Order: sequence, then C-alpha cells, then structure tokens
Amino acid sequence: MRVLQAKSIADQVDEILLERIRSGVYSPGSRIPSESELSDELGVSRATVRSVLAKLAANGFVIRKQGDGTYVNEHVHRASAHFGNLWDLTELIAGNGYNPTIELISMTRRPASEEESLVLALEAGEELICLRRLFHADQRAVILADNVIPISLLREPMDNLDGGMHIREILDRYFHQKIAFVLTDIRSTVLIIEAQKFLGGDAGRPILQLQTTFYEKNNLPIALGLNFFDDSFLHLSLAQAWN
Amino acid sequence: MRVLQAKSIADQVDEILLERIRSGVYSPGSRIPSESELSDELGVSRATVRSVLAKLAANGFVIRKQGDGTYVNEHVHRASAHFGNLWDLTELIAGNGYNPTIELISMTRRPASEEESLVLALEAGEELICLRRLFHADQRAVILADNVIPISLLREPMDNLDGGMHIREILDRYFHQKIAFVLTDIRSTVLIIEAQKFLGGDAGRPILQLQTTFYEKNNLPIALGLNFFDDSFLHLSLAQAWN
DNA sequence: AAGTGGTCTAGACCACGGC
DNA sequence: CCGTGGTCTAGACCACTTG
Repeated sequence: MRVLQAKSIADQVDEILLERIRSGVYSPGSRIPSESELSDELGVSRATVRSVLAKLAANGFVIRKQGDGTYVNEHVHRASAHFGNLWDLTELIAGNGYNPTIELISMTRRPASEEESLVLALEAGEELICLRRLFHADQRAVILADNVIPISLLREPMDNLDGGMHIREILDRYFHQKIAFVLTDIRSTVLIIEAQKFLGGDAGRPILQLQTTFYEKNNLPIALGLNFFDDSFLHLSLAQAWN
Repeated sequence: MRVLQAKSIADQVDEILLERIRSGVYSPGSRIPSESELSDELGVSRATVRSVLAKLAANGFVIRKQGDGTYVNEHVHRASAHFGNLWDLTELIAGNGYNPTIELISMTRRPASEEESLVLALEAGEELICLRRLFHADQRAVILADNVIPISLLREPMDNLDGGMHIREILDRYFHQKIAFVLTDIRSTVLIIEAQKFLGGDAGRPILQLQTTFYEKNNLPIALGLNFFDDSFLHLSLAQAWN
C-alpha cells in the first residue's frame, strides 16, 4: 500500500537509472543499454526513457553519443551541485561527501530594511521573520544561512519549528507559499566577524556569499536568503553538459 | 539559399518565442498563447512546443501554471547566466548589460605543472599551450581568463589566432576537439598582484575564481580554464525554475 | 548494413485552476 | 464546465557511428 502519492513513471525511471549509476551496476565509463532496450526492460515508451536520459545528460551523469550509445560519465562525481538545486544546501553538503545537519540558531522579527522592502515589494516598516541557521558537514560548521520572510505572509503559528526543514518546506507549511523560481547571486566577500563567530577560522578571509530571492508562481517575491559559504572546506562545483 | 545548416524546428521555435519575449510582443507578466494555439500558429506538434517551453521555463524565462497558462517571467532579466552556459564569459558580460570584447594578452608554451599533469592525464613534462585573455565589458577589464591545452592535441598551426574566439571554437578549429561536458568550480579568493595588473583596483580584495575543466565525449580532459572574475562590477546571477 | 541516439508527429488521458 | 498544462504512448523518419 502506498502511503504517499505515486510518483510519475519518468521519476521512477530516473531513480532506477541513477541508482544503477551510483551503485555501479552501470560502471563509470561504460555504455548503458540503448533507449530501446531500456524501454523494453522497464515497460515504458522510448519517449519516457529519452526524457529521463536527457535530464541525466544535462546534469552530466551520462554522456550521449549519436550513432554510438550512452555512457556513464566518470568525472561527474567531482561535482557537488546540479542545475535546479543550487540553493539546496543540504544536497550541496552531501555532494561534497559529508553528512549534512542543520542547527537553528535563532528566530526573530524585525522591520524590513529599505533594501529588503524594495526587493520584497513591501510597505515601509513591514516586519520580517528572520531565520538564522547553521549548516554542518560532519559536525563542522560550513554555511551560515539567514532567511527573511514578510510576516504578512504567515498563515500558521510557528511554534515548535523544526529548524532542519528545507526552506521550501518552511515556506509551504507555515506560509502556504510554493516556490516557482529562484534567483541566486554568487559573490565573493570577506568573512565578517558576525559570521566568523559561527564558521570559525580567520575573520577577513575570502568567502562565498550566495544571495537568493525566492518567487512564487505569480512573480511575487516571498523570501530572501543570505548564505555565507565556507569554500575553503566545501566546494561549489557545477557539472554542465554541452547541448 | 541557406548558407549554414538548417536549424531544427525546435530551435527555430525557441528563437521565435525568445524574440517575442525580449521584444515585448509577449510583455512581462502576461500570459502567452497556449500550447495548442502555438502549435497551430507555428505549424508544429504540441510535443515540440512543449519541449521548447520546458527549456524556457528551466531557464526562468517563463513560468508555467497547470490549469491556467504560461506567463512571461518579469524578474528573469536580472539573471546574467543560464544553465548550460556558465562558462560562456561573453554571454555573462552581455547578460549584465555590457558590450563584451576580448583582448588576447599572450600565447605561450611551457611544461605542465604537477597538478595540471594530474588533471589533464599527461605524462610528466608534457608541454601546454597557454592562452591569456582579458575580457572587457564596455572597455572595462572585468575577467582575466587563462586557458591551457596540451600541445599534443594540436592539429592545426595557430598562426593568426583570433583572440576573440570562444574557447569552444578554438578547441574545435585548432585541436579538432569538441566539448562534451564541463566542470566548473566556483571559489572565492583575493585578487593577486598578477591579475590586479590587468583588472585594476586594489590588490587583495575579494574576487571570484572560476576553475573549469573541459572534457570531450570520451571522458578525456582536453583543457583547463582559470578565470578571475571581478564581481564588484559584474554579477554572477543564476535563474532556476522549481521543477 | 545495423544499431544508436536525435527529431518530430498525432493522439490519448489526467490533474488542476478559473469561470 | 472547459481549457490549461502534465504525462505517456506508438510510431515514423533522420543522422550518425561502428563494424
């Protein structure tokens, strides 16, 4: 009996193939079965197999060669991030080979700054909920993540907040908002004292800063993220297929 | 008479829709015609229209709402980079609203370092061709780009090299290599004196560093890139759709 | 020549949202 | 209810690579 909603056929095929790649059933550098063979074996149409392989290729897991076959990419394991989840910090930590945990530092409220009001399209003085969390990779603090959300969007009481939730889950559960798309600015900055308290090491050293704006489907901004990212320990590495 | 190879139907549809979005025929925030209407108007199947709309949505140009319609995303103009071309520096400069130009600083040859030999899978002491180029945004130097390629891959004399060529074109024309996929590490560092000579400003200030490894279709590394990126002037901003 | 991936079509059914 | 996008199918033809 299924507890959760059934997944789409394509998602199931995606999981099967990724599992085979990760477990080595399809070994690095080797050729995997053809589209026709996979569609026969899995009992789905070739179009469905193709849509999955296209996604895997775009993320660099496989390399496709017309007239030849589809091969497992042996270098993609170096990548820590993939398209569509650049702002998923737990996956980023896991992609670096560490076990991610999230620690809730504080949850406060304060009026929005001028810049925040502008970006979030708020009236002057509207209040924000500020979430400060610390992401650990195997016990080591690596990302300080601040998120701010207008309090006017709050729909459910935020008692007993589980700090380990993904920002997407928090927005869904307490604000009834679904993320439609995301803009991420990647910047280089120096580690400020306030962040150094959490991340340790030398203040003033170069560090990555990820500034994220979350939008819902009607193009309205619903939240901001400001992440200080210790890239001396964690690598931000992107795989991209050509075409 | 066509001079170049005919483009695929999907690519043509892609160009048409992007042009309509950019020119405002489909104005920001408005709903564009449905899949059926587009397939009727353009004389292509709905599946083809869908594949194009899926690509546009993944890059944030449009937002799709089941049961409602497809809308032009009014915020995507802030993005300067899109998936699949993070390493395309001229597009990145253009995405920031500047006119990109490339200046060839030097072309030299030297033996590979130990690390380079490792990454490029070379024998000890093999020689590299080193290309140093400076990317300008409206006359202002913004990216110092070094590329190294094993000399053993060279297939054509590199006389009269056009420094303005894309690295992909250089690899194709002079080395007969086609890029299959790319790994890019994004790091934060401080501006070293050697790069400061070209980029100006204060040495020691934080700066982005993009380290790229280029692979051909057989999983063999063919080139490296090391880009110093002045993000105090140019923004690295990525748009991502949620699903 | 045979087999692969690349492209495209026509049509079916479903899930969702606005009217 | 109707129209929208989401999913999936079966099949055709093409372009390319390899033996």
